Order: sequence, then structure tokens, then C-alpha cells
Amino acid sequence: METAASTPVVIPVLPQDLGWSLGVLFRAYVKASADAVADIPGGHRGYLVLASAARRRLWSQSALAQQLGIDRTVLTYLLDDLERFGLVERRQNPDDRRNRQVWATERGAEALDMFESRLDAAEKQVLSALSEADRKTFKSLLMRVASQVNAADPVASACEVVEDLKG
Amino acid sequence: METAASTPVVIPVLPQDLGWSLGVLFRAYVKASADAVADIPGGHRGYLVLASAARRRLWSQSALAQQLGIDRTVLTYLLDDLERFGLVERRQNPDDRRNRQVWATERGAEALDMFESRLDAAEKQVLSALSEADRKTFKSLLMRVASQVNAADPVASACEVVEDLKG
DNA sequence: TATTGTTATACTCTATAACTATA
DNA sequence: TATAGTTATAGAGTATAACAATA
Repeated sequence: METAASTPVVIPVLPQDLGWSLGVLFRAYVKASADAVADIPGGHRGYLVLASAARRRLWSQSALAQQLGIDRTVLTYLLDDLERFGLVERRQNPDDRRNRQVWATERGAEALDMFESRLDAAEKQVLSALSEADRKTFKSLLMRVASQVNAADPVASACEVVEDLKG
Repeated sequence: METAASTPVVIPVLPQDLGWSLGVLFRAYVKASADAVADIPGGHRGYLVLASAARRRLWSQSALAQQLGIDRTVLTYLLDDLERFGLVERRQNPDDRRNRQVWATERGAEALDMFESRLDAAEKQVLSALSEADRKTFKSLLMRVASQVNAADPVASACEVVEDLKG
């Protein structure tokens, strides 16, 4: 063992890598929120489906799947579980009976409130390195980036979202 | 089909969710950088190993694995591929012959330069929603958060990293 | 013919456990 | 006994393809 006196404590080469930083933060958030969403099938992903369903039930399953960045076949299984738990339900769109809209049940809406307050705590824990002001700035910038990225995706362009809203 | 005049174009409920935003951005970055790291085994992950090896080769494999958020057994396969491509090599630590340090080869160091310049482009594309100033702010805040989160991880505390530096 | 959602299958990725060698 | 790394196996997660219903 040498003495550590001459060796730098931390050489932050990786944090400068956007992919590394995003990966670290994403994994940390998933881990920190695991308990918060333990009661819901599909974990954090299931929560996002529930949140989407509660806020607006105009999405078709395929649009929802792509918004969440998952395969539509995966969403089928996810919805099966969420429906079994009585949190959401599938209703046929009368205007286009091919697609089904995802609705939150009353019980689902109530559960959502609980999950959200729990997730707030997880979020604060993960972002605890930042001051309140910096945290707001960070979230605001992140939101802008994510929204643009999501809208720019060729599969789910803003146009298609509008189309979907009409359906 | 109704008229879209009365329906809002985008109802941003999901962007307020930290997990959703992080997931969207992370996936977008991975996708945007796919071409940039197509030549390197393990893709973006392989790049991170190479970057770590080139910058400092003091890490043991287990420390490296945890820094990257992957299992140590996964790193074994990753290193096998990187070594086969002649980008890195494993050297036994003379002070403790149980662990092996990961070094970048000369060829690996040269390749790294190329990958980095390519990745810069991917990064700018993904963050194109932000101005130059905002992008700097965002990256700075993200780095602070990721660094703290990574240091706070019980498995790889700052102390252990220092221990590792000595090895 | 094209699209939505479902089902069954196959594949990839990751973790678990057992093993070797060093300490 | 404990740890670093490897290997083989099993499992979870994901995508691919074929199908039925609807447009």
C-alpha cells in the first residue's frame, strides 16, 4: 500500500459524459422511488401509465407505449396487471373501434395521489446535491429538453399527438 | 373526427415527472450516439470503459463495474470483447495479484479521441432545445447531481474509491 | 391494404451461484 | 475466512412475428 497523500482523491472524468451522468441519475431515481411504487404493478412504469390515464384518457395504447418508450406488446401485459388491480380500465373508442383508450378508475385516481406524494420525497432525495433554486432550474431545463426530444421523435411527432387527441 | 381548434396541442403532464424526463433523455442520447459508438464493442458502455481506462488505469474491475452501474460479471464479457479488439488490456496489480487493472492500449487511446468528437455532436443534437448558456447550466447541474449520487452510493463510497486509488 | 391490440415465441440482457486464485 | 475475477446457468425483460378485428 502506498501513501494516498500524493494521489488525487477524485478525478471526475466520467461525470462530464452526458450518458454516464444521465444513467447514474436515472438508476438512482428508479432505486430511490422503488419503495414508493412498490404497490403498483410495473413499478415506476406502471405509475406513469396510471398518471397518463388519470390526466387524460385520450391516448390509444400504441401512442401511450411510445410516449413511455416501451414496446406496445409490453404495454399489453402492463395494462393486464393494472386492470387486474382495478387501477385502470380499457374502453373501446366508439369513433374507431380498433383502438382502446386507457381510463383510470376511481380507485386508481385515489392511489395516484398517494404515489405522487411519495415520489416527491424520492425526487428530493436524489436531487439533494442542489439548492432549492438550482433544483427548480434543473427540472425546468430537463423538462424542456425531454419535451422537445419526445415531440421530435419521428414516430410520435407533435402532429400525431394532435391526431391522437382528436380520436 | 372533431376539429382540433378547441383541443390543446400538448398537455405536458408527464414532463413534470423526473423519471419520465430522465428516461426520455437517456434513451434519446443512447439512440443519437448509437452511430458514434457503433465501432466499439459494448456501444456506449464500452466507450465508458475505454474512457476510464485511458484516463486512469488504477481501477479494479469491480470498482469500475460499480462506477458504470453494471454487474461485475457483465464487465468480464465486455472487457473480453474490448481486449479482442485491441482497445484495452488487463494487467495484474503487482501489489495484490487478485485484482486486475484495466489499461487502454495505444490504439484504444487513439480511438477514444475519435469517439469523443463524434459523441459531442450527438450531445448537441439531443440538447438542441437549449441555448448554449442553458446547455452549460444544465450539464453543470447534472454533473453535480450525478457525482454526488455516485459518491453517496453505499457500495462505492468516496472512501473506497480512495482505497482503490492506492491499490 | 393498413392499423390496433393480442398472443406466442425467441432473443438479449442481467443476475445468481459455483469455481479458481490470491490474500 | 474473505475478496477479485471467471464461468455456466437461470431468470427477467424485451422484441419479433403471426393473428383477429376494424378501418
